[in-house]
Amino acid sequence: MDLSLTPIPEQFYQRTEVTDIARELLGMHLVTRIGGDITGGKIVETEAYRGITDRASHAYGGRRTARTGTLYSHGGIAYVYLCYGIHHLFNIVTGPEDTPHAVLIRGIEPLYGVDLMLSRRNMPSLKPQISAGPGALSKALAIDRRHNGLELNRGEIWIGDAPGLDSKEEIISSARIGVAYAKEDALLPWRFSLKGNPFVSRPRPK
DNA sequence: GTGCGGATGAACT
DNA sequence: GTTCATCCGCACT
Repeated sequence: MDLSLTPIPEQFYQRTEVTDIARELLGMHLVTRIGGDITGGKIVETEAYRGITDRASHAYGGRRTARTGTLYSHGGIAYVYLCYGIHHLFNIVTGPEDTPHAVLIRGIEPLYGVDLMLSRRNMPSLKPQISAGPGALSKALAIDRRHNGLELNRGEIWIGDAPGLDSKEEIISSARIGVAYAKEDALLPWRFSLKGNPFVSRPRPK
């Protein structure tokens, strides 16, 4: 495994176009080092949440609470929150301070510490469900709410710049998942994924 | 203080 | 396709 990948500098996250950042994160490597244990993989699915104008965002309308305060920090820190009382969802805050944009990481292809990821997921063998979906990948990487507000690139959670996508890998955009409550914004094509990659999550069937 | 429901996953039928 | 797990954020009283 190649962990010599250069961590993405903070400036990458502090740009203002969160949709560009979400797209560009595809193919890069999300890695955690929790208690000395390294796990991680290639990002294959992301979603952009665009601050106060996006009905799907926790910061819609400028809402700022104990939970969403993290979103108003500068780009390059983790926003982790508990969803449905069970699942920890990992986002990266982007933009300058007071611009509450974020990218939700929704799927990774395991590359590092796969056996440990299997163990954390209670799975005997590698299947896409190990890390396809935001709650699943957080469990596989041992990310939880303790990491909310954590600065990336400090040795616990970081994203490494990868060689780039293979020429046959295609990026597609689609509507975000699970945001029906966002009304017209639910249809924005702000979900990005690598076409055909098995570690991309699937929308809930009707 | 109370009540509702969620950026989901997995086990059911 | 349906149901349930399981907790807290957040709006409202």
